[in-house]
Amino acid sequence: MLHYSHDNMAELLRAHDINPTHQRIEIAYALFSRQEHLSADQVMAIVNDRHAETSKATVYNTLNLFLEKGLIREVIVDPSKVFYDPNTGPHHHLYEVDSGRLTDIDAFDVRIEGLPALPKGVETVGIDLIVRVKRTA
Amino acid sequence: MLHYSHDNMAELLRAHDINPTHQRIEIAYALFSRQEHLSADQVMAIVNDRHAETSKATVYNTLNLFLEKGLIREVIVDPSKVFYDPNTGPHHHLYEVDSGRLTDIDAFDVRIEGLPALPKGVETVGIDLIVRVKRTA
DNA sequence: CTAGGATTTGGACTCTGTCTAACTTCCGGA
DNA sequence: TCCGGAAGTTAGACAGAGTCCAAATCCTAG
Repeated sequence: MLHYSHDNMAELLRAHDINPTHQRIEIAYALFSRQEHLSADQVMAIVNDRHAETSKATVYNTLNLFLEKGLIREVIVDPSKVFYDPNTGPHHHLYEVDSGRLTDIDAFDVRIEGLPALPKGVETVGIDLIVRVKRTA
Repeated sequence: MLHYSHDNMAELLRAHDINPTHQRIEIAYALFSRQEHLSADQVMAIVNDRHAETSKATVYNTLNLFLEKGLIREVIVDPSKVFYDPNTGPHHHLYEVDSGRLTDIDAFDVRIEGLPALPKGVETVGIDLIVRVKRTA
């Protein structure tokens, strides 16, 4: 998908078994049109930029719904807030601790196979590799 | 250090340039004697087990001080609370999403060298690899 | 013993996120 | 077209982690 319109957001939602309402389309558009990692309050701010349209509860409901349906991914790097990542493919993250900027590490080639066998009765949900960096003084 | 006493906690703190007060020794002892990952409120509960001695503010102050001085490490896996890890050596984590249990992955052999070069003007603070698992149904 | 810096304290406060009960929207059937 | 119910949205109260601040306490050097 090369260009993001409200219309193909509706399609995207339907494809993920989500009823495409106004609010959901706006939130999906906010996340996918800019390919960034946004926190709930950033999504809130973007969606309500001109005139308030979407409540806090809906933003949280919707982000959690998208998460369940596998449309977005949660990135936990900052103790004070969760980021949401519209890129669900295999990749990892670079986190700038002083500015709070979170970016992707593409072209990713880390050998995860080195990992010891997992305990019995357990299956992997996801593997997060986070490289924390700071500006050199 | 094979055995953890309050006395060698005091030494440990001094070695890290921390003035060893009662409260700080108790908190260090809580973390190091059991080699576990504890959250601030767990530390609080342990330290105040018999009779209340240490305030919430002090627990947070102290954990942040230990962090600054490199005595412990912060593990961010759960959006609702931070865990503190007395093991600062190179190792990574296994997080059970349903129970909230956090354990170490020792014998660690993942090839981090595969990483692309970092952006200029930036240095690595730490690399966190977190394997999220859940119980198989 | 005393003064002053370091440390600790309770409590108010902030912030992210959840919950709830009421309200609105949408849609299918008569 | 009208009705009813299910799905979705809302404001605001609430919960829990963590911070802040001014006052009280604890060293320790002199």
